[in-house]
Amino acid sequence: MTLPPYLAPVSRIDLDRSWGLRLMDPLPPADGARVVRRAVSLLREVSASRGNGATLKMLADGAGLAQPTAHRLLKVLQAEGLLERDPASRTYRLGSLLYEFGLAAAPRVDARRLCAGTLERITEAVGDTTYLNCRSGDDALCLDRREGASEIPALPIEIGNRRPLGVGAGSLAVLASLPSSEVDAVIAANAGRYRRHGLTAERIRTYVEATRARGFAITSGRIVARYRGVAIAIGNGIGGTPASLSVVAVAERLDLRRIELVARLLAREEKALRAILAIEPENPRKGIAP
Amino acid sequence: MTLPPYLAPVSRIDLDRSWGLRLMDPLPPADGARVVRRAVSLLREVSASRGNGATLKMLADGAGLAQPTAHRLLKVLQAEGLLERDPASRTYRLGSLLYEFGLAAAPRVDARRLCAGTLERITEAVGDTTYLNCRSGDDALCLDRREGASEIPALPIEIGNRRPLGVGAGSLAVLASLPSSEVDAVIAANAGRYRRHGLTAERIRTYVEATRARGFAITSGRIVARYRGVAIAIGNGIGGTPASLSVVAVAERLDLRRIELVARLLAREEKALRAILAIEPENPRKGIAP
DNA sequence: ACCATCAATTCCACGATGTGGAATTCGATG
DNA sequence: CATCGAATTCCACATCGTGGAATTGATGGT
Repeated sequence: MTLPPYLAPVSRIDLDRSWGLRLMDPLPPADGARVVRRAVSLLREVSASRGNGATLKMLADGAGLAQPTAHRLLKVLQAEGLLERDPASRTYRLGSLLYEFGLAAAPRVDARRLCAGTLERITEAVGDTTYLNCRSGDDALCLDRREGASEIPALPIEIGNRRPLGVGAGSLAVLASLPSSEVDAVIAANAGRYRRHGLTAERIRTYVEATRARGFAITSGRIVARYRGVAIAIGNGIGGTPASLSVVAVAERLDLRRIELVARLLAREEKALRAILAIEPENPRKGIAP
Repeated sequence: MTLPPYLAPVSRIDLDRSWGLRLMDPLPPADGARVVRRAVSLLREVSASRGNGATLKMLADGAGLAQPTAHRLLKVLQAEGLLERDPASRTYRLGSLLYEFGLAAAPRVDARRLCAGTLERITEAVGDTTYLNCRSGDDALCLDRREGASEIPALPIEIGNRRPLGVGAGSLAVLASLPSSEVDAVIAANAGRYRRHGLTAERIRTYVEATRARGFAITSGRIVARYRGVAIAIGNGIGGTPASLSVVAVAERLDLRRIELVARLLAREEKALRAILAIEPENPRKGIAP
């Protein structure tokens, strides 16, 4: 991805700002609950899988577990209802108990509601599929999506899907918006995972630099070469959580002119959204809107 | 007002005075993953807690774990983001990672959408708070809720909350709608949990009989004596999952006349809903409606 | 201020529990 | 039918989780 020189930065990203201290991982690795952590990382792997779900091999590899170990844990998770399995394809997907827990785990700030209008306006304007992404640990999470009128990727990201921070436009924009120390930590943590997306830690670092210089993120789908994404980080995130808006379309639709157009639109919407987010009070303990 | 025997308020039994009996591991001796099961049952306990969340003691007791064990597991679950903790009250509640998983774990049938109209009509008609409940393992789960104009319970059930099958009107209706063999199994499995709600397995059995004979469930709030509930099971459930509709109000609002009125309304709405459910196709892999 | 009480947290010796290499079965593909 | 990779089962070993006991912290009553 070369930088077209005339793509001037649309907005200044204020780097290295404190995110309000959201770290919770520094748990001594010696503490007694390896199994639980492994189980959770299997769940994360499953929710990173797209399409028809993930096979044992994929999950074991992804979580860095021996196959028999993964198998045993998956069986328990399935028995408990956290996972479901399609007997035909032998793939796992998230189970109904997780949906049920999700109902009870209302977020302190309802990002989807707050950004609904923004997503709709963008989709309306560009006609392509628009995403709301946020950070979740070392992953980017697809929080919401609006499908545009134009053709969409063959295997689109679904709401709730995860991928490593830095992989994909929306994800890259989120990563680049983190303080540098965080960026380094995340890239280091994800180093092993980039390979399966045809990337390397080194390349991600370059992308982050470019994204920061440019003010927004572009990707030319390395995985599926036909698609391209444009994304911009959302001010100080949503309720303290780093986030981004992104637009994905077939590559032909996103030539340089149009990239610039979309980027300007995203920048405008991001600014408006930031104003809304600044005003909106915390919505402390409310159920998910019906 | 004199109440028929089945309406007689149950006297409040002292909650959890004696736990001299410390039976460890009611968990079936299954293949290698006791920890994971314990962790999941802690999550279930947390999502059964109302109000400000659950303390270590409550959770350890509820899950039948020793306090240090529960403490260690809770710490890991928190570090992983499945739980959050309020440092002031030292209580746990479900964490944002569960919300995120919930986004990805779309149910095969969107019960909330299918029943939205029904809930609204009932609430409109009676003016009290209306619930949609379903079965989840040995628990009843609050899937959805509409608040009526009238006064609502001090500590209302929230969307996503769980309680043991049989405790509360909506939950009792679900239990009574199960095949007898299932009912026995569930009551046996929950036997230890009824006590903290001031109930016994024996009494639940009686309630189930009464509910089946009557065709709908009534409870006079055992926990907070001011409230009363009326509930009816939904035909063959929703997408194969047993479920119920319930109405809760302050006891004075629900005298015998009104109970009968509400019950008739519920029966009518249940019949209409059953017809809708019979037609509605499965909604295979769709995200949660925005 | 002081003690009493109960919850939360830390410690640690013990052994049950989870582990993963190896072997076996299953399923798809040519 | 043969071949290969994935899924599943087996099992001896020692790692990891366990819970009783001790310590610390919070709360409330007098």
